[in-house]
Amino acid sequence: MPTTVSEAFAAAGLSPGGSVPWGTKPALPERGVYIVSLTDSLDSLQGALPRAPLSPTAFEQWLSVCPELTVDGARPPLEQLIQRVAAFWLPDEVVLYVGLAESQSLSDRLGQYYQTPLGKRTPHAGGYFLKLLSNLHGLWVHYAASANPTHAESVIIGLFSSNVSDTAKRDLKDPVHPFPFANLEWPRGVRKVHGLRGATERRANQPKSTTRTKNHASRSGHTSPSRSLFDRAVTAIAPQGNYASCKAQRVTAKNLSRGQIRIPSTGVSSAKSLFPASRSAVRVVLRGSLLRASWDPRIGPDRERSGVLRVGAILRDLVGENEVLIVTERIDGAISID
DNA sequence: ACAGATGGCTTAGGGCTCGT
DNA sequence: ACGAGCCCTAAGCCATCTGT
Repeated sequence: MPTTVSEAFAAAGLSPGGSVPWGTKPALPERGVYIVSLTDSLDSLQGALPRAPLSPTAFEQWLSVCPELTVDGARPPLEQLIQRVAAFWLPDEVVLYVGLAESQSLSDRLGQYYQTPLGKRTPHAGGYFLKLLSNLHGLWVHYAASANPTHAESVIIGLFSSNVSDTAKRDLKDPVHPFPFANLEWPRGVRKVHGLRGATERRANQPKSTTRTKNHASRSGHTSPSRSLFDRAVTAIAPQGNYASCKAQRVTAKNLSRGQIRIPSTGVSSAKSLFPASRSAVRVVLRGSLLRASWDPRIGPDRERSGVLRVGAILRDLVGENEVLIVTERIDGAISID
């Protein structure tokens, strides 16, 4: 069942603060969240469009300002690029993008969104799919003040994703991540598999990653802003009944910091055979919590490596350093890790 | 005050090196 | 040969800084 704007705000416990046409800054000096919609109505799903109203001219511009833009690793012809973006359109939804203003006013943040050209990283690189629409200037921006915009945004996208209809999901390029059309990431770090690379300009001075790695390690106690939502999403527990058990590799501090569990490929302790043969999203029950994880069997062109199961930052809450987890295939086919 | 530029945070993913 | 550890880059999104 598609989500209306008012349902989205209500889920986050917010009262709508107003609506403005795309390009108009709201007169609201507070922090909060905003929803870009096909309709000015808070309660209606009328305005939903069966196909994405994409602007070929915008795509041409995009290709010209992003010479390194590729689809699935290759420079695409115009038509292929348009088809790829269109494959993320949800025909029965009116909500196209959910954004937030955490440390500045909604007015300022929306101003940055409006003024960021396609292909530019700054000041607001997110949600750029919207700028490929031919009806961009017919869109509406609904906003609400919030004391905790990050949490509110997360709740709204979570609600939206869980409400996407099966028929809409069936036609999506990436049905595992049914976010609003222009939201490419939720929660932090989990992205739509759109196959686009080089969609925004490179940074002028990308810092060396040694510094980034050290910083990352020093932040190992960081709490992901999406954690609370993820916890709430983790509700269903798979039925009991075990089938086969194998050992995962020891969980190192590095593994914890990266939210990943390594699965050996060979030997008596091989648990890799319990997972899909190709890269995919999988559901696992980690210490009683049902999680959505990404699975990479790491079957390289030269040789096979340990598989990597990425569950995200929640791993640090559920598993300690140096633990050796037991991977079990339950009788119902679910994979549990304890 | 505003617009634009730069930086920070976080995760995904490819691939190299090292130890056993 | 294989498992394990790590380096490095890319990406998405928001915050902060800086110049006008």
